[in-house]
Amino acid sequence: MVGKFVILPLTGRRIPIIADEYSDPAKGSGAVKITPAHDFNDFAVGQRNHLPMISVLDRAARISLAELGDAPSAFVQSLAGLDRFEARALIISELERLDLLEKIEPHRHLVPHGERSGVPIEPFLTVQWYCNAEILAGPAVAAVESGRVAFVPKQWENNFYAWMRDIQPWCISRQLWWGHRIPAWYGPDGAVFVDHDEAGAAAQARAHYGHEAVLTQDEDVLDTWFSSALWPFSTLGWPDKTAELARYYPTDVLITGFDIIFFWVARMMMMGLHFMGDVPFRQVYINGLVRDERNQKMSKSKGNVVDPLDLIEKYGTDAVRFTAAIQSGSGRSPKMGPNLVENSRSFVTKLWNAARFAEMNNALPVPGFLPQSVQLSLSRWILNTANQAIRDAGAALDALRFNDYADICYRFAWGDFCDWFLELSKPGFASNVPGEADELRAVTAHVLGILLRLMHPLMPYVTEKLWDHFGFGAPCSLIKAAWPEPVMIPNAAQAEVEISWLIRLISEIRTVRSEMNVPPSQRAPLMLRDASSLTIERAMRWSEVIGRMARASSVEPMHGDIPHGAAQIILDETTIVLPLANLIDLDAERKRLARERGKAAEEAEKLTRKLANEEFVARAPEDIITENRDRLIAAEADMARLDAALRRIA
RNA sequence: GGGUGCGUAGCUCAGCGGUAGAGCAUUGCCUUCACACGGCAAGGGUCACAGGUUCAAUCCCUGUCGCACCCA
Repeated sequence: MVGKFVILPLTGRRIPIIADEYSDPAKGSGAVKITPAHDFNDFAVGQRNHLPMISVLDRAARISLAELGDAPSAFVQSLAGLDRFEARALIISELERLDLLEKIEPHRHLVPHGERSGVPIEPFLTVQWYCNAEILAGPAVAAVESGRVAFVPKQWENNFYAWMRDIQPWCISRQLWWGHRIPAWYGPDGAVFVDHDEAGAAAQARAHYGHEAVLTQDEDVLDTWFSSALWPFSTLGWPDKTAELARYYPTDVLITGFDIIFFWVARMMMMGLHFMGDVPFRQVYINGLVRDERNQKMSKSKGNVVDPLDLIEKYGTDAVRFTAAIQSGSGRSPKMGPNLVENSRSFVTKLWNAARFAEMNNALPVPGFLPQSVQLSLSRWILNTANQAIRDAGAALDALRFNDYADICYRFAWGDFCDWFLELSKPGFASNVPGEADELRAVTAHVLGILLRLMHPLMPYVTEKLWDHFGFGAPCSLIKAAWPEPVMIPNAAQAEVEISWLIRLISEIRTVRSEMNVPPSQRAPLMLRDASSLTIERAMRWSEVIGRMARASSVEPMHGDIPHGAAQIILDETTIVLPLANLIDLDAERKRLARERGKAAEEAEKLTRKLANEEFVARAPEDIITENRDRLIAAEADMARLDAALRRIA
């Protein structure tokens, strides 16, 4: 049958029978009528088979006879100008009247409907302008391949490549009443003149026709993505060579969602490379789509949509902002919701209270304060810890790891600064030793200043308020303040050893007291057995802090037998003896010590086995072997001390 | 069907060859002179499963299962 014709009823037009893979032989008769001017798939079939593209609708979707050729029948002529729905009804009744209709059956199809109007959308052939995107895409792909533009996380580059390497011509005509009109003008005979403006087009037309001609500009406007793609430089004065353009093109980082990679990121790159000869940005940070607290996609029908304005109203902007940052793990979907934001608010409050405590102790910024000149090991320790936080936070920001950055600030502020430094400082603030309290006050203010600067991007409001209140700088100067820099602290390593020993000591005592159910109100002397002179010296120096934080009534070295009913803690070479007669269950203490000994023995056995393995000793790196040997020595020493402790209470 | 990512403590997630971590939640104690939006401590994990590589695997490789997203 291919090559023959059928006659279309009503219009009487001859239609060629063609064969094409598009039709589905299993569907209906296996034959399908093709309307290339009014269907995307049919359009492709029409192109493959060189079919005429006859449009029967006008722009308002009314019947148009303009392209039907000569002498339509009276019935067809009667349809002219009718609305498509009306015309369809008339066509069906006409087919019935002529007895040409076999049956009507329901059929599910995929005709799109207008988002706002809700009416079926009829494809309609018009002259439209296209960008040869393939040519534009080449340099953009090369820019990513060569690393001039890097995606973070990197796996999105694959997504970019997949789209760019299979890119289709880009239709830039849009049928909207607003936007940039396409700069194309048509002469009376349809000849087209593309120019920067109408005068330029007119000049072209004059040259073409040899006389003035009436020109009509294309009705369509440029695709919004076309205009948007020019954004990185058109906003900076392009095509003029402005100072802003020189300063801000290319920029550093574009932050966006993965669904925008094709729409905007790729197009900004194509246009930037074409018009500016350079990429518009160095890095593209792809953030996840925000979900609710239970990791569910937000949706109106599910009713789990989180409105950030509600959260801000309830918990404050700083809390919402901090939550967003700490949730932004790369490659993951950030969560957002009241419980998470409430936690962040607690942190904001914690910072506020720490500052309040500083103020109560007259810890105010000291002009000309030199961190490298401090004398106390506690000062050196917190300043050195601050240095590390500054370095870590900076590294996290450089790597666009915003959650790490937020986490580093959280731990430094809450853990190091509040839980340890401020607590360890309390006796010092009241010290009579000349200079000690003053130094602690200056250090406290200095570190608070570092914290405010480090966290200003995370919680701008509370940090600025405190910055101004403490007078770290002129009002509203925090946003312009220099990012903190690490400052070399003399003897930092020594301070680190001392303060971490103190922290371990306090923690160990707290653990045992808690395990033995000793109430905090019940203080006990703290006695050091087998302690080195250095340990005794340290313990005495920190006795007030130990008394306060480890609930010790006194701190002293001891020799000889331990008192009845004492708990024993092994810390390095020292056995810490806590006489808690009548307060602890000796049986429980024996069990506890035995459990500790068991852990040490298990560790020692594991290490012995490992070190007995010839392959391990032969092949593992030297430092790993040394580390394992040291751990074995420590485990065995702990075992011996725990054995001694057990004997003492036997 | 093709592709990408993810399965680690009750939850949300770090870690990614060499002693399993955090926050929240839970439990116990504490209204101790910044903070109960707080402090202290504890419990809780054969790091989805099965093979392989390695002296050594939560981490590297292969496969299986489950989940999510993208494209057709």
